[in-house]
Amino acid sequence: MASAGDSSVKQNNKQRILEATIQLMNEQGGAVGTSQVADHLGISPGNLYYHFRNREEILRELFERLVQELDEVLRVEAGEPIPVARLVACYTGGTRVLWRYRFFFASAVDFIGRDPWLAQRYLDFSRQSQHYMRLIIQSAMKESPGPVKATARQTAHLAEIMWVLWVSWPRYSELAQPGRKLGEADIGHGLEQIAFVLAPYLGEIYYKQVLQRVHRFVKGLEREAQT
Amino acid sequence: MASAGDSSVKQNNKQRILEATIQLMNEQGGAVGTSQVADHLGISPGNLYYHFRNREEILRELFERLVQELDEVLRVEAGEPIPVARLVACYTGGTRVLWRYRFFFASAVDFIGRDPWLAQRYLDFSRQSQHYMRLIIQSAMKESPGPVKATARQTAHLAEIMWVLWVSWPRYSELAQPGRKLGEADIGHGLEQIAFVLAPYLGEIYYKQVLQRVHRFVKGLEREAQT
DNA sequence: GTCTATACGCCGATAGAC
DNA sequence: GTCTATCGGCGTATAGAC
Repeated sequence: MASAGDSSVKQNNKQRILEATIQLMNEQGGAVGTSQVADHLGISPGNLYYHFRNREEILRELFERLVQELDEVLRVEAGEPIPVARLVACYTGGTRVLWRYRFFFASAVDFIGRDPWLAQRYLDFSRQSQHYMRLIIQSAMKESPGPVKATARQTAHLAEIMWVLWVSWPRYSELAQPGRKLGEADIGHGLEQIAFVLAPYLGEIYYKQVLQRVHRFVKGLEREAQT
Repeated sequence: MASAGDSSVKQNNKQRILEATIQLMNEQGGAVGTSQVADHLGISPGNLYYHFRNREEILRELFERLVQELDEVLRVEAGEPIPVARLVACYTGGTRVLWRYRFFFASAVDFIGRDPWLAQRYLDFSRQSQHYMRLIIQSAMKESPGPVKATARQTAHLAEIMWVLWVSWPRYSELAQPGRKLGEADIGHGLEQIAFVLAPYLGEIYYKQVLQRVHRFVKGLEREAQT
């Protein structure tokens, strides 16, 4: 325990730098610099540059985290049956991740414009996520066909639309509520809106169930926030 | 004509600065600076600062243009009947404007975070636009009720969803097609996707008509591009 | 691992000549 | 209206002591 404890303490600043970057960029936008991060943590610029070669490397590492965390939540196999509970778990879990890294989507154009490597990785990420979403939507519609039937092509459209909404909603919420601190209510509203796109393709009962579980998730967030 | 000609020539650089800013920010992102704009035009920094007090003022002026141009296209009266042609005109015309000023939405968080005045104006703008969209959607659905019926509340949801998609799509297209030059095909695809959200609430014939006209609009863009 | 000190460059902005 | 010259500030990144 002594050696494990030691090494984790030693590497502590690296994690703190990553966390601080997330926090500051979520609050102030993607233009936050290395000096601001260092200042905020009360460490020296030199210290920060001991842990990371440059600013780009911080962003890349944060992006890899985002990718992995979302993949863990969204990963489904083709043909795998997806009950309501699972559908909503993907959905709310994904929202958690996208909310946590919302700064990234807000500044994606800037980040990607300066780092071709990131551009390619982001593209793969976007495609993979939409692939999962198609599978999930397909399964949900099979389980409960709604008043409107969807072809495979339309399923692809739905997945793309929902993906764009999903990653855009945090930023939109921030702009729609300037100054105010954002929280559970906004997340919940976004979740409902995105689910609404799917509504005509799901049965009414199924859709109600989804909304109910989403609502329960939002309540859970509130409880967490009070802790 | 001489005096009018003179003054317009004198003020030419001001317009050129605004146009260059739009172009550069669309190409390189919202972080483009005053010096880059001046360089690109082959004029001096001092010249630029003769026409604008500071960088902020350029952005404000561009924003006001955006607001006005979109308002001209989208303005409808409550209760005004809206035939398909008009619906599609709002829609394609709006897309033109949003595409032209796409840099603004891509960097809205940054811009707004540094300029409270802009934050408030953007909020008004967003609300007003969604208001128009509600009226338009309502009218369209009245004219041709689809397989799913929408309540007033749902109409508001639809308007918000479509607004978010509308302003987010240009940026999404850019990220989805890195490097490639974007054009009519991408605009057309976005238009179809956003219309798709509305599909269940419109009659099939009406929806087909919309798609047809959208398609015609895209063809028109291609013809323009060749000129 | 962490610090201090420092170099370099870019951008926003102003002063003053033409 | 336009230019040249210049200042100050901030952000990235490195060198070298502790």
